[in-house]
Amino acid sequence: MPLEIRPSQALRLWRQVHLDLVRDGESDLSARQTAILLTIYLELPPHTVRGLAAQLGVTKPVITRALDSMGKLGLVTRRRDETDRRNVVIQRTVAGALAVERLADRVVERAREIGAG
Amino acid sequence: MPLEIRPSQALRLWRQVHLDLVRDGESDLSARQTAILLTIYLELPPHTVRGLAAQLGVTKPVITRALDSMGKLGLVTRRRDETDRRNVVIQRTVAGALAVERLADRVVERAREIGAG
DNA sequence: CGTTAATGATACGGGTCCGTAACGATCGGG
DNA sequence: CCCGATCGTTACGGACCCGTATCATTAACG
Repeated sequence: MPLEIRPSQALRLWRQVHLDLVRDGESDLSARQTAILLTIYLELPPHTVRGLAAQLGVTKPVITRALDSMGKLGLVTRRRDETDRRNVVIQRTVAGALAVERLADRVVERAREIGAG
Repeated sequence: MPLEIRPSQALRLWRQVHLDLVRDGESDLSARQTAILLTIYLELPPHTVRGLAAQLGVTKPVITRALDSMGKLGLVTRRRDETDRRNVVIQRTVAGALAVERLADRVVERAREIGAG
């Protein structure tokens, strides 16, 4: 069941949601951080630094730094994997889940407003 | 004719497109720059620094700097308004139009791939 | 053991962006 | 004319992020 959307609608949706994010000061998250956050909350755990780096096609320091800043915002947490203490398992948080949910609602709401364009 | 999309679909769409942008190295554009670019290409001209700043709810230097960097990328151009030489009119470019079009196609394509989630 | 491999974190130099404040150029009204 | 208002830009200090290279810790294996 494909989701049908026309190019002009896609652009208006993209613009409106980005405008919302900017206006609400929630543009703290870069494109990379957004991709990381949504991967953590949409894909099945466990998530590791290396795994995320591979999925995004970026280097490990990028993930480490993104987790640092998102951790400061309370969106994710890190915990050492006790079975293999080299690994770090990235965990979800309530605040992170709420932020993701809010983003989803934003997109849904803006999509609803977009008529035939 | 509202565009119907469920929260889980919205999130998968948002993630996939952001993943594409990151992987293709097109994440040069921040959320602010994206909002500015799409406003220029979707809303009726003429566009001014002050007008864009008001629409985005940011200060004028933010717009000036964004136009600087997007200008370097060839996505927009600036021209002095000869009728009131205080104003600067932001103009579209072929490269910018292509970039916007590419983004639209990306969103449309990813939306099509998203089934019932 | 000791050696190799793998993981995530850190150091460094460079670039970009931010917000506030100030600036030069231009217009308009008295 | 001139003075205030408006426009876009620039200066400054600080924060963040990048990519590369390197590090400490831990695991795996001979």
